Amino acid sequence: MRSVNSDVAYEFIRKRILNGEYPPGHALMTELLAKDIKVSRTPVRDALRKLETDGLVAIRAHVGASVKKMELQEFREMCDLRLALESHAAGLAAVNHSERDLHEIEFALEAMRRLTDQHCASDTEQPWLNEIAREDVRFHIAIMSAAKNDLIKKEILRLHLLNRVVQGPAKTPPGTMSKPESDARRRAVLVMHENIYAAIARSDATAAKREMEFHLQELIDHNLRIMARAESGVAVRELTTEELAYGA
Amino acid sequence: MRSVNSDVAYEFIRKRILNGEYPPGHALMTELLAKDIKVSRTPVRDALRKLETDGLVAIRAHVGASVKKMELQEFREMCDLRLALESHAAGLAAVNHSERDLHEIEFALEAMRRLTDQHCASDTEQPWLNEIAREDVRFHIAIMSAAKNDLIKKEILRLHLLNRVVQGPAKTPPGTMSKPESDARRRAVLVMHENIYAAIARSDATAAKREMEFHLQELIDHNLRIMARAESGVAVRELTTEELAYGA
DNA sequence: ATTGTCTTATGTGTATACAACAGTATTCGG
DNA sequence: CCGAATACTGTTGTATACACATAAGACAAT
Repeated sequence: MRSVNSDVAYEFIRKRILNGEYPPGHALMTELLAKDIKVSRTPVRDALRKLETDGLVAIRAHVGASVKKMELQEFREMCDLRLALESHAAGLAAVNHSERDLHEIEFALEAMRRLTDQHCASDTEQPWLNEIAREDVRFHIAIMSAAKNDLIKKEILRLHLLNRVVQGPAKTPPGTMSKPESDARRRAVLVMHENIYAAIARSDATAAKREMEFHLQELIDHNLRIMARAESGVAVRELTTEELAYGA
Repeated sequence: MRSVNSDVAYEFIRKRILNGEYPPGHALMTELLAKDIKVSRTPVRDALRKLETDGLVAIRAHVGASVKKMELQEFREMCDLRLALESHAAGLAAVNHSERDLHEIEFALEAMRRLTDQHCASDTEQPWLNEIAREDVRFHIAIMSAAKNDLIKKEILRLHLLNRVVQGPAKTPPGTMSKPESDARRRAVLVMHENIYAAIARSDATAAKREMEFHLQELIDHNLRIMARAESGVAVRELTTEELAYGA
């Protein structure tokens, strides 16, 4: 399959879910979507099926499709899955990386270092946050690519996106942390990234794995704390095209 | 979706792929399948899509579906993915297991021990092999269940099945190893299982993970050796219903 | 003989009409 | 006034007819 119309329907719906335009729980009715996309119901159904396997959509027979709403338990499991995969991949990256991969990782790290400095120096918070986040994912993706295992990489990218959707709405309500707190954490993240990079650069698989595990565990704990604190608050931001692509 | 007809089509095709009735590369034409299953093409297409996401079927636009044929490279990647997940799960099992889980694991281990003894004592090989294989997967599945992470469990079960399909046809051409060699390996596997069990029983996550990693690495190396040796040879066996279920 | 192009046929992708089901409102009996 | 059975509405699941892309085969030209 993977024909033109199925694809446009897929991209159409996917994009809106990732934007938060279709929030978790939102009903996705084939007829309505078909009218919006200007195709028939058939490719829409195909698209919904595919989105289901991406984990973005839940489908119940004779009831319909809706944007996936994740329970805390499932979120925990997903985090753990990501921890397992991404730390393993870090270990692989330490062994399998090429020079080019290493440069790519270093590049993302360097960009993040610069942005973090700018951010901590400045009083206002917002402007740099998105850019930091972008370099953050670039760093992680570069490592996945260096691991030279496309299956694992694909799976991790899937989980990254799922992560976005589930915590997109609950995204750090501004003012949850004080500026010094927030700055301290940013620097801590940077240090962890540097440790991971160092381990990979010296081809130390065990250390790379350990450092990545540590980093992600911290991240998960942080996220769970945030989620627990604020169960409400709806602040979504647009995703860049490159983030939406995820086939990079 | 997940309506009646889509499901019957899904099960129908899936079963035959897992049996080897539809060998890797075999073309799956919607019209033909629809006639066999006695439904229309629509649910057949749905089923094929789902099978594609299971990794059992490959679909190319305007060309059609066929049973997935795995390249060696991809097989390697899959093995590595399984290694990452299953060893992580073993670590989780060490921490999260209940008494009941432990009994279940021990039960499978004990059965395998008994069968291995019988097998090594006997001259003929065939009769016990299937039973040993069954208890082997029971052992592994019991550990996945004990890990208390359904997402990871589901993913691992998926990989197990994929494994079957890809190496089902290339399944150990009889007489590849001598009896003493084969017996020695069987005992070695048993020892590894016992080590894994022991580590889980004493809640030693690190050791459980390490032992599982070791076990799987050995298994992977063994399989790759077999696959390399015999690129031909078609010997398939029927799967039991419980193995086909995999939602256990 | 070989290569290139055209034709044709097979099977996919899409649209639409129809049937079946779930959830909800409504009516009837107590 | 309330509960349960029932009819209704809307949305899904299924079948089928049609449009279109791909691949294979025939034929001609070099």
